[in-house]
Amino acid sequence: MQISSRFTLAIHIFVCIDVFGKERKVTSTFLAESTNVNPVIIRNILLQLKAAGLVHVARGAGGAVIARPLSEITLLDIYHAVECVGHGTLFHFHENPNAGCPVGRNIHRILDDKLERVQKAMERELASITLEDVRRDTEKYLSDGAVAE
Amino acid sequence: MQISSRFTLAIHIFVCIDVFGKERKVTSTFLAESTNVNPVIIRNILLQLKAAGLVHVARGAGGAVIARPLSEITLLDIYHAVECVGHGTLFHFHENPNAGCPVGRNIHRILDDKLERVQKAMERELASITLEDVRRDTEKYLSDGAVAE
DNA sequence: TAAACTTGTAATCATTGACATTACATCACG
DNA sequence: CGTGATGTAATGTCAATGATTACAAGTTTA
Repeated sequence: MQISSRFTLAIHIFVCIDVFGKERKVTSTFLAESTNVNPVIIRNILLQLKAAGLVHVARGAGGAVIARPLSEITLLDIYHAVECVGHGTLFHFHENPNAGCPVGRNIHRILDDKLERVQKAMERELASITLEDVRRDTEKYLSDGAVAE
Repeated sequence: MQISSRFTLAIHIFVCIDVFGKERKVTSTFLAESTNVNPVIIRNILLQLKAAGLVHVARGAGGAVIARPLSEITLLDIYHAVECVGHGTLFHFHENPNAGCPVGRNIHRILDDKLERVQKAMERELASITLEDVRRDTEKYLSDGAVAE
């Protein structure tokens, strides 16, 4: 199973706000066009990012703005804001191992720390990448694109 | 979204084969009881582990055995064997970003390397844990369990 | 103030994948 | 040959994703 596209969508949203936010109002409709997903999906993601304190979204007035300096928002922040993952665990454990079997009774004790190590490794890498890193590459590719066109 | 329980199930299977394989024949029915999942699910996972060369399963005769020394099977081997993840990517990207938008046109170039870094970090950690590590902890907890009971 | 636009949110639907379950053909072995 | 095991297909259920429609409520502007 894969991690939901809400995560890449959320990053896409930040890039759009950063790139277009100075020229125009960045609305859910505009973001829906850039990402090619339904505006309601965008609004729900914006709500989650708002709840996490990563963006400001004004009702009525419209338009989303980024709430903190890009260097202070990591991909892990976004991941946590957007992933409504059950129990916060990356790995889905089979629910009812047989307590009557010595292995079934102990499998959680045996595996939990190892699964957590893996999850932490992933989260550490996510935390090491900031939106400032993303912005740098955005600039690079957008200027290339402008030349090419 | 979480990673399928097929992964933890597969590890559970290896632990069972290791613990019980000397005393009895480890069949899909036996494994189904220890894990508390349907025997057909177990058989399908065994088929994938077999295809990856990690276990031997005999048709008719029955019973599964581990094909390599425990120290030569990593959690990454098992993960790869069992995860039928689409395209081999951990993160699901929104499918059709708008090529008419400078951001939509470049979002893959901007993000792909970062997502890959994260996935690689996770895979590196999976690769650092072997079934020998799992066996060590299994012994520890199983003997504790025996005393406790 | 009225019209136009936007967000917040509920309700519904289609699709997909996980996992369960039944059934049965095939094979090995006592 | 009968018993028990695997290989595999077919079906069903359930949960999550994402699409879509609809509309109330708020802001801005003409």
